[in-house]
Amino acid sequence: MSDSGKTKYYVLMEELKKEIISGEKKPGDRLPSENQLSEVYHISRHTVRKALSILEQEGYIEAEHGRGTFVSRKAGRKKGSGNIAVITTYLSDYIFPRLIQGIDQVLTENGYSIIIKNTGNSRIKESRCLEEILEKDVDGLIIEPSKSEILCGHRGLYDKLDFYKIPYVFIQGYYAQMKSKPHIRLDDCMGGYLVTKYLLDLGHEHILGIF
Amino acid sequence: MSDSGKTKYYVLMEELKKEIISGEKKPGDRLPSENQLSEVYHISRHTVRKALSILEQEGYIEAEHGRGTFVSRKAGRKKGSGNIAVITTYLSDYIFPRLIQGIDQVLTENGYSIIIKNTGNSRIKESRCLEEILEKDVDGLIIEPSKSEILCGHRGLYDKLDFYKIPYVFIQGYYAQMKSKPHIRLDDCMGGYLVTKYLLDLGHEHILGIF
DNA sequence: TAGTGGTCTAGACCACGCT
DNA sequence: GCGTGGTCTAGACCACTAA
Repeated sequence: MSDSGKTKYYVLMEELKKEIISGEKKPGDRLPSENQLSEVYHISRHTVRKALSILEQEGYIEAEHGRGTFVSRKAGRKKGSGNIAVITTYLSDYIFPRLIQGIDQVLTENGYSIIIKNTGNSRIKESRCLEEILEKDVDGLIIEPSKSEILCGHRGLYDKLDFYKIPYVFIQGYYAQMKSKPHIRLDDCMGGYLVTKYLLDLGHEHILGIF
Repeated sequence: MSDSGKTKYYVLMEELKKEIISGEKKPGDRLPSENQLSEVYHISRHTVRKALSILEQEGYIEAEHGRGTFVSRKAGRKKGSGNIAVITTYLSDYIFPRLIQGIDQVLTENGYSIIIKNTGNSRIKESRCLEEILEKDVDGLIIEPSKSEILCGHRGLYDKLDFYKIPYVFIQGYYAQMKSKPHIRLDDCMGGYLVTKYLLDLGHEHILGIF
């Protein structure tokens, strides 16, 4: 029964973390109160608080004054860079500002940020963008192909995305060689919202589909 | 002499933080021991530790068992991420699309990328944006203050930018408390181009000026 | 009003680094 | 051996939430 070698708060912290990760305690569930934990584990309340403070710091739980301590609703999310790259042909023309607004909305809701690039509809610049993106670590990519409907001149870069398991979605067009990759046409803010939700699903579930 | 309204650990924490940011305590310097602090401030050692734990968590100090507590040396920062954050109030309205285009132009020329965020002109969202930015590592920040000309409600976050030596430039307004920080008004693509050049100069040469 | 988390005290013992 | 930070106890009072 001995938890040798470890500190008391560390033992309790790991026990609670295990319950959360295993699913025994689900997001939104309430933990026993600090007094209850101190009784059950035969440790002082201060030691309980030390254990809880670590879990709170790491994002597993959230304490609410007067209400209790709860399992965080976004627990278990692995941490990538938290950045999604968005590559369009132009930044300020047509519907792109609103498109980006829609994308930003759903990304912010999910704790991601946009890294924005534009190609000026030039395939050379698209290559450069993709190379930059591959150097930084991004969690996903939304790209409007430049001069679509034509051959993709840098297939190798997209292969690299596949290799690194970076999910990507085409918008407003696709390359003939890559019909099997997800792509979508959209024309407003809502479209940006939806395509981004889809991308995040890709990242979380690693399931591919075709529109 | 009363520091009314705040908790004791918070008062001590801010006092120490001020000394570090102002340069009174320099990186590598040793802080008074926990016992000394508890005597000088007439508070218990536990309360001192609470204050120190926050500073340690935020990266200002580092405690070494048996030796003492020291101001963090990490003012030097790591290699650049190549990302510059741009925080505006809105994404698709007014001149922002063209502004961003101008910013992107000079950043791309210099091998940087934009991470874009928007606040919806809400100071609460501005806080969240700044916290996110601080977690990722960005090399610089261009920010349009939300509800400018009013008091800055989260001065601490900007202090942190200073501490980590992340250069930032205000556009379209500034907080009254921070008149000495660089700011600029601009109204088009060219403005975005110029302000960004200026930011990069800040980052490269660490020279401050006032517009 | 009862229960919760947040702050704070005044102790204690331990593990570590130095000299 | 001495001072340092790290762990831990057994209390106390407060602020907040909900029944």
